[in-house]
Amino acid sequence: MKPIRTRPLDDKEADAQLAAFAKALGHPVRVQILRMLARKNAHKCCHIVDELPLAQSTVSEHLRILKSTGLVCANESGVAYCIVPSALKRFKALLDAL
Amino acid sequence: MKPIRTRPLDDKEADAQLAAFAKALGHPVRVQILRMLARKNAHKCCHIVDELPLAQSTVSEHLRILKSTGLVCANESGVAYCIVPSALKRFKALLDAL
DNA sequence: ACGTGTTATCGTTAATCGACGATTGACGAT
DNA sequence: ATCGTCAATCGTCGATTAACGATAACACGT
Repeated sequence: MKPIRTRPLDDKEADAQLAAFAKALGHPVRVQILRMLARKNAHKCCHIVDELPLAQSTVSEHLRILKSTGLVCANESGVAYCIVPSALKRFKALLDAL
Repeated sequence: MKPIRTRPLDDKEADAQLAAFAKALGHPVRVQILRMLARKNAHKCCHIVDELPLAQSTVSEHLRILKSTGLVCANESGVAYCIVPSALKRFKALLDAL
């Protein structure tokens, strides 16, 4: 019989989630990419590459990191990147809870 | 004579600030430390060490990182660590702006 | 001044990150 | 079918991070 949980997540899980989100955003280029997507959703990767002074493979890696946290995903047709609003919202909520 | 700034920060600066804050929070232990301070301000370092399964020098290093971003500071008497509410507020504002 | 408890710093080590070029894979158009 | 274009993955390199123990610095009470 487990004790009733009064909060949705214990602190340890919340800490890990928040840290994972924060880590993903802990690089100026990834912030910039997220900002681009916030302004206009569904950027193609090549468009993002054009905007940044980085090699395509490097941008792709940053996108992979953002994807791995769930903050960003490929859209339904698979050709463009989009923000995942629910993930961003959760990130904000976790930070606000501090 | 500095030029008048029409926006509080250009995106590049904001990106860098946000990334720096996020990077500092991008480790579960540092989130946990911040959470401890949020619950009860002015923890002594040794108290934080007691709560964590880490060596004192490691905790001190995490505190140094948090201090370096301005999220945390030593209080007036210098013996305890405190959250800097304005920095945390700024962090939240930068994230919300996304 | 001298111990004691507390915190910062140093040096080291293993692991992770960030960037790149090269290669591979996927997909439409010709 | 193969030719471009675009994106993902691989391998590598140097830089940075996270952790530790040891040691130094600092404060405070006796």
